[in-house]
Amino acid sequence: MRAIGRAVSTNKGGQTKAAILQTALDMFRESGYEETTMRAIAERAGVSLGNAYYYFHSKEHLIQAFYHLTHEQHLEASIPRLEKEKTLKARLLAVMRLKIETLQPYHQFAGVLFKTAAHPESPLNPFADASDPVRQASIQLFENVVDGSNAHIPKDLRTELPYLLWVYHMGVILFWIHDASPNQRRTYRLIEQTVDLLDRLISLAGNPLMRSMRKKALRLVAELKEGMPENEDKD
Amino acid sequence: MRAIGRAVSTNKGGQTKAAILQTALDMFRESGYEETTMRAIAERAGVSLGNAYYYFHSKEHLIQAFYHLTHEQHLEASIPRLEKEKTLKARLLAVMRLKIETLQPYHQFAGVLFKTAAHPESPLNPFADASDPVRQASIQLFENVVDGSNAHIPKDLRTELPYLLWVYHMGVILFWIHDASPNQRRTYRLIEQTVDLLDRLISLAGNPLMRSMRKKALRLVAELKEGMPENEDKD
DNA sequence: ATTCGTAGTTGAACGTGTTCAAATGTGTCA
DNA sequence: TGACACATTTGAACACGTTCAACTACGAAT
Repeated sequence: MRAIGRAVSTNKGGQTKAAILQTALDMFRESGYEETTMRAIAERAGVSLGNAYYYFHSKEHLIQAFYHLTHEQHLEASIPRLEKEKTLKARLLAVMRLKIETLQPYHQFAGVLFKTAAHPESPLNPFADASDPVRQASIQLFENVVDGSNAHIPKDLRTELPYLLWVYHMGVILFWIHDASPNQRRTYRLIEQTVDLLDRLISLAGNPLMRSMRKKALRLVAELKEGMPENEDKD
Repeated sequence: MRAIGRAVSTNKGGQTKAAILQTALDMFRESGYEETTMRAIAERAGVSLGNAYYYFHSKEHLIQAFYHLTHEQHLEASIPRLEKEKTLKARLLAVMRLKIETLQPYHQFAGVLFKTAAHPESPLNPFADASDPVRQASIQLFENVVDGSNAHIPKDLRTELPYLLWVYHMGVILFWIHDASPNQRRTYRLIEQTVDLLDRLISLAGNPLMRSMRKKALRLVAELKEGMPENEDKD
């Protein structure tokens, strides 16, 4: 009650914050990121410039909020679809398509997404601290994709697969950002083809021929993931 | 018209340009990218602010120049090593290690490299126009790595392999940027392990079991690479 | 009711990247 | 030489992201 209940009672600030974010995203969608100034956002939201900075420490923090928002939209859209699909391939395909559809309205300003993705603190950075809540939630969706499927997957792979699929999905988004084809057709083609390939690859992963490579690769993934935050561990 | 005059007249500007770049890189190395202002660069280089912009259209263009410079250094260091190594694995390993060693002095400011890599015009963007000369040169090095090896590689894979290795090398750099381990040990470990995996994977690619997947994957790569260059950049 | 602390809000000011019209140099041609 | 075109150079000016000290609103404690 405390965490959420606040949103009702101490609502003054919350409303202002929401208004600023909403205005910002509207303007980003309409005119792009660089072209939208903090002054313009503040003015349209009916607050002072300084006030906008009271709620969003920087312009990039608005992107963080954007990422959070679209993730939730994507999640909402994915849940019902995942209840229908049983095969890993169909589940992954659906989730990936829905992701792009969710981001679609913001395609023209999406470039900055990856501009920030390189920044160490960004939740989009594939190698940064995994403890970021937005990122964890994002990976959890792929956990759902994997766990809810009837696919037969080696246990070691099953452990790392959600993270690997999340990285894959970041790659697809990077492609989408630069995809200027009408309606981003190319991205959808990429998704269809790569999902099929991934599905085949995952099937092959159980093959004894693959076992040694699989083990080695997964051990590496686990090892490198572990040490990233700032943990200096050695064995 | 001025085949001779050029050497003199162009040299004036060329020297100024070189001085600005050299100063900029020095300062980037010493203090980082964001902390180094264009005004400070101009001052230390002994030119006016506007003059710096005469030679480098923007601060990001200095990064472009940096990328070009380090590529040449990397190339120089790689050539002699590639003459000694014959196996694909050893060649790739050497080239990757040398790349990181070349970039090492700039580790602290390398974050901006990928900040720009997301930008469509950047030569670092894996999906952008392949006609960029710096990028072509970079891919050509991996062509050398592949062609000079005695490895047995399916012809279709051999065609796309240089580009694929270049993308792989971009991924390693992304990892390196965020690698805070002492002397970037983790990055070297990543390289050793992934090079071994890639080598095994390439060997496996010839296996009949893989043929269908390989064909499909390579067709996709070729297709998507082809359509990207629809760059209608507006300056 | 008065005081007080905190959350919310303001606008001026700073430093930055970038632009631009004008000034200066530099080589070419009559 | 003088005139002209072009390359180079300059510093002021602009717009933007960001900071900050001061101000207001408002609930709680005295």
